[in-house]
Amino acid sequence: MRTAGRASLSDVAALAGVSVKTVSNVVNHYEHVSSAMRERVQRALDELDYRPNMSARHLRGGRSGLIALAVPELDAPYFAELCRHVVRAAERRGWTVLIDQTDGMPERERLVIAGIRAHLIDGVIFSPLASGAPELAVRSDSTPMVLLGERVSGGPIDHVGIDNVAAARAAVDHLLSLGRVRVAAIGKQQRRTAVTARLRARGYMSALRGRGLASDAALVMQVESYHRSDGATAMAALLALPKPPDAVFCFNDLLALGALRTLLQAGVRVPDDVALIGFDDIEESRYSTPTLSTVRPDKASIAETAVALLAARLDEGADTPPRGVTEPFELVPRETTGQRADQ
Amino acid sequence: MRTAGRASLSDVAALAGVSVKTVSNVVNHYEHVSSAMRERVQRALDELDYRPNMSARHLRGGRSGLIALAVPELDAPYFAELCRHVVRAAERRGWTVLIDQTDGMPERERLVIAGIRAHLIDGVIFSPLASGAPELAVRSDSTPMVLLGERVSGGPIDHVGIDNVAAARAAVDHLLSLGRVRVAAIGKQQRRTAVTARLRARGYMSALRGRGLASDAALVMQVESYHRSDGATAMAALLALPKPPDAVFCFNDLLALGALRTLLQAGVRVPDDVALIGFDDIEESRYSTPTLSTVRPDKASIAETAVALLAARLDEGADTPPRGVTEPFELVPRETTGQRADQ
DNA sequence: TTGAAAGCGCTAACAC
DNA sequence: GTGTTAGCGCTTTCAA
Repeated sequence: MRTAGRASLSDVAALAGVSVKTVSNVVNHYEHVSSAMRERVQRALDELDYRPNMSARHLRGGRSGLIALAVPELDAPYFAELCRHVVRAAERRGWTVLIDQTDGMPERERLVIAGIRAHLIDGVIFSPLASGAPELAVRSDSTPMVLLGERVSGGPIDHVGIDNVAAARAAVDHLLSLGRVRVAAIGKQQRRTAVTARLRARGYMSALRGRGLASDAALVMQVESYHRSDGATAMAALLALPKPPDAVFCFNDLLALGALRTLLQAGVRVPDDVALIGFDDIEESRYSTPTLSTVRPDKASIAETAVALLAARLDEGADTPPRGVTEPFELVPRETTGQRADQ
Repeated sequence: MRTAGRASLSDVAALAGVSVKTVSNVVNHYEHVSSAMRERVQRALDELDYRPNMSARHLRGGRSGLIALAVPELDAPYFAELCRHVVRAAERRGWTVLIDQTDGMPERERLVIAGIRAHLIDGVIFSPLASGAPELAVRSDSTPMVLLGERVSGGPIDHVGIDNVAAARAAVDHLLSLGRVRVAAIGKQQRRTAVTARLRARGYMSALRGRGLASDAALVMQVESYHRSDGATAMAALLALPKPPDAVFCFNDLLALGALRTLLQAGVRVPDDVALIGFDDIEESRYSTPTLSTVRPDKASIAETAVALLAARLDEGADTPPRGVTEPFELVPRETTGQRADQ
């Protein structure tokens, strides 16, 4: 066999003794080709191991078949799991996913918004951390974008997310339903752009209010980021309080798993002394001891919807108004809130 | 501002009143351009918000600036962490990473080997699960490939890995040094292509032999895959043995964390009754209770080397002999083997 | 039903 | 130092 994958349409055409157009017709399954001709061309295609040159196709046709997934960190389990689903969903539509890792850095996110990959990707699915409405509103690049998370008023940007207030309220209400009265929260953020944190904090407050409980500012812990280490540190601070909490709502599972480590190491019994609930339902939460109660957003749906929105936007252009989809969530009680059965 | 990112070189040239070549020179930082001209062109570039068309560039120059990372699962923490490093390493060389997720399925891996992305990517970093030497040897596609894992004799394929036998031996010897005498292993695989599993099993045997211990086939557990659930199931079987082990070496951290869950749930004390060690040093292992002892391959080095090998191969072509790089590993003792201090 | 030719945006070779 | 032109591989008119 010759050097594989290096043959062009005209090479194939030459071998088959036909025109380039005819080969192209066969490759693209154009209907009006005689079966004799189709067979003859196919033989030549096989012999030369022809593969279409995607760049040429893109240059001509305008679509690359590539979409970007721009997330803070690929190795944060939530994003890793989401990425898996996005890759699969994209695949079903013939798209390939390339990765932009922002680390939540403003400058990196700015590049994503500015369309650093214009002319390479057909669209981008973006999970911002350091960017909010102002940054997104001034976007001049016209590459279709789907936002993961909260709606950004202004720009014509589609988005998909969940009802964070309701989900957080459900989590905290679950803790309260166990009879806990000093419920702490870990995950508050200072940054203007931390919309999700703000909504979850609001859900937390709302649940307390719903049961007629006063909120205690000392029980609301601020964190730098959403890693296990942040949760561990915040939990240590809570334990050092004159009156420590009897339950903790963490704004994601990673924070909760870090908090759990601190609790167990300090000899605190979970859930007997302190109940715990997280957010995201990453796989890891099913295997900690005790297993972690959490809130489960439907990641597969989120991914599928994001890709679908991109596809729709690509078909319709920028004229139709921006769409927003709210995906469902589910409360998942496990051992850290006293559940017995495995899940 | 006009529709952003839609201007071509000739648009810019027209606006600036110069030739296409001159604009190209400025864009590509060609030296011999008068600074007056450079400034004039730059103004036009800015005004039209010019972005180079990557596909055109690729079509012309032959390189796409894209590499593929083909791994079984993005959401397995080891691969998620590795992917993070690969994206960063690629970025430093001006490459963008696209993801192929094989799920370890033979057919999907076959496509990767056959070069499903020929003419799109400059190279591919491939972590095979279901493919071995025979599958790789018949590879006809000429896209540079770097294999993650063991060497495949035959094909001119570069690879980067670690000394799995030595690493496994170190892990098991660590268990033996604690005075354990019935050391089990979880992670053996039936599949012909499971080279890594075979090497780790060999290291396990070698460590036993090194201390003059006989191996017990009943203590070597086979698993379907390397997830937490497999580890949990295998551990349950080990506990059901007439003479359960007093230590367990798991072929990766996920298996170990699943095993840990089973042990703790069964009321077995870790490490007092059963010591445990894993492999990979995923972040999660630092936060389980007790924290998980493990073997740490240098993922950042592995990623950097893989990308560097790709770059070198791209420069040299297929003529130079295939290279293999063995990256270092490190034993990381933690609480599951009686370590006190935090790590 | 098949062929010829133009052109997508870019770079490299060559001219001025 | 700057301009002209050919051509990368493909699809899309338009002709035959």
